Amino acid sequence: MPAEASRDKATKAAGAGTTRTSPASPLTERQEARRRRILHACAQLACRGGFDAVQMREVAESSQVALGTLYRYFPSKIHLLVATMQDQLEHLHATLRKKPPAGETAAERVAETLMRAFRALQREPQLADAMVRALTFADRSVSPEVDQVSRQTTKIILDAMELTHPTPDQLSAVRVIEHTWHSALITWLSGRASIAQVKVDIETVCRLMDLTAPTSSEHS
Amino acid sequence: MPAEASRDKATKAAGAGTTRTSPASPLTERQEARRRRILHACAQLACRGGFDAVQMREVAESSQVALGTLYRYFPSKIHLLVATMQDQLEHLHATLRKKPPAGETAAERVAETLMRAFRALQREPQLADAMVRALTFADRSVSPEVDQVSRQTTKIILDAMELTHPTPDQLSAVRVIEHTWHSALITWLSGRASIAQVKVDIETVCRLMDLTAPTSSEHS
DNA sequence: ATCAACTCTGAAACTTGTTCTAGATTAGCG
DNA sequence: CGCTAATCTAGAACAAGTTTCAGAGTTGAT
Repeated sequence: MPAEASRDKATKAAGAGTTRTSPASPLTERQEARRRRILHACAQLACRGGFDAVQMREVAESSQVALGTLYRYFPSKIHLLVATMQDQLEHLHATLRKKPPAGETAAERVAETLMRAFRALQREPQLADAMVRALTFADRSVSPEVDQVSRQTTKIILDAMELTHPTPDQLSAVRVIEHTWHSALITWLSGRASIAQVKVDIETVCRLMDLTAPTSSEHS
Repeated sequence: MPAEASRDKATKAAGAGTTRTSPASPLTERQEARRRRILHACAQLACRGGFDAVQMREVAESSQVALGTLYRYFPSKIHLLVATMQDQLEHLHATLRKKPPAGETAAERVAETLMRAFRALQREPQLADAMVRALTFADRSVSPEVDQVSRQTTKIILDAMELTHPTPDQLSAVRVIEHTWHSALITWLSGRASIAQVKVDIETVCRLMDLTAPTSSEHS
């Protein structure tokens, strides 16, 4: 029988991809340790030169793992960076749960939450660059992982709105907010928009979002 | 004195970048022809395999230009694809001018315009993939060109709104619409959202946009 | 017509992501 | 304990973007 984890390709997909949402792959301790070492090395390298500085050979060396092994855990550089983003998002969500936003309206709380996330990203702009670039550059082969990031983001926003049973219209509004958040982040990272501009965009979309409930009623 | 165009780096930046908005670089006929051949070859290759199929060596061969020359005209694959996008956007804008959207409200006209653009992209999804991926992956070295694309998009939306003197709030709304448009496109291209979903997102953001005028009045 | 300055070409070289291979190591089962 | 299947390692090899270089081709000025 197999040693350490198993299932050929499955190890990659499950082990590296779904973090802990679906523990389809009970990694060994050593494997879990390797995985962490890799993610840590990746984040560290990203904090320096951003996307370009995350070089697979360097990551492998920094995490004391053979190149082939690195590729077994994360089938591509994009997968690796997206996994890093999942990791960071979990940290963020945990932090936010401890100190929830204090605004009066849902719009205020969402804006506050996103601005808090934005400030976190500003602290390590190069890391942000690497993660966001990977996220938007990801092709279909990374869809499951990217989708997971998206769901996590949705969860964070819904938490801020204090909505347990969102209507379809509210979900649409959340989608628009996410779109704006992502795209605004990109314009900032590529130096085409200032921090202030991103703030305005976030506040604008959150303000507008408030007005969704009364608009349509085609469903239930 | 120099032969054919000139100015070292300037040829790249001006020749390849600013298309015709600022004719800082009066390319020779032969150079203009080369440039077109390159863009055409790029689009053709992109229509097949998308981003990955646009290989610089192939582009060079297809357009009967040496690899070094290709890089003189477009300093990177990303620059090349973004220039291709500029090209396509101009076509689109010209087409739209001939048949302006017919909706009653500004929101309807913007939604109609974006959906028309979306349908155009659906006709060549691989090309869309290549261009959009390049656009979002572009780093700071491509900012001027990406910014140009952004301005062109803004112009198209403002045209649809029939706004000649937009207020700051309206410009903010347009920014949010653009963000949503871009990001929704990406989710569609990466297979994480359906065409219908993109339609809903566009309509949602356009509907919300209508409500900007009465909301704030901190400026002017 | 000649010259200087620049551009284009063809080909090799370099970089970094990705794949492949052969052998050493590890994990769990009988 | 010893087996067996799987993993891990080291390193070569391959692919595509990018750079470099020497030489040939253009162009406009003198």
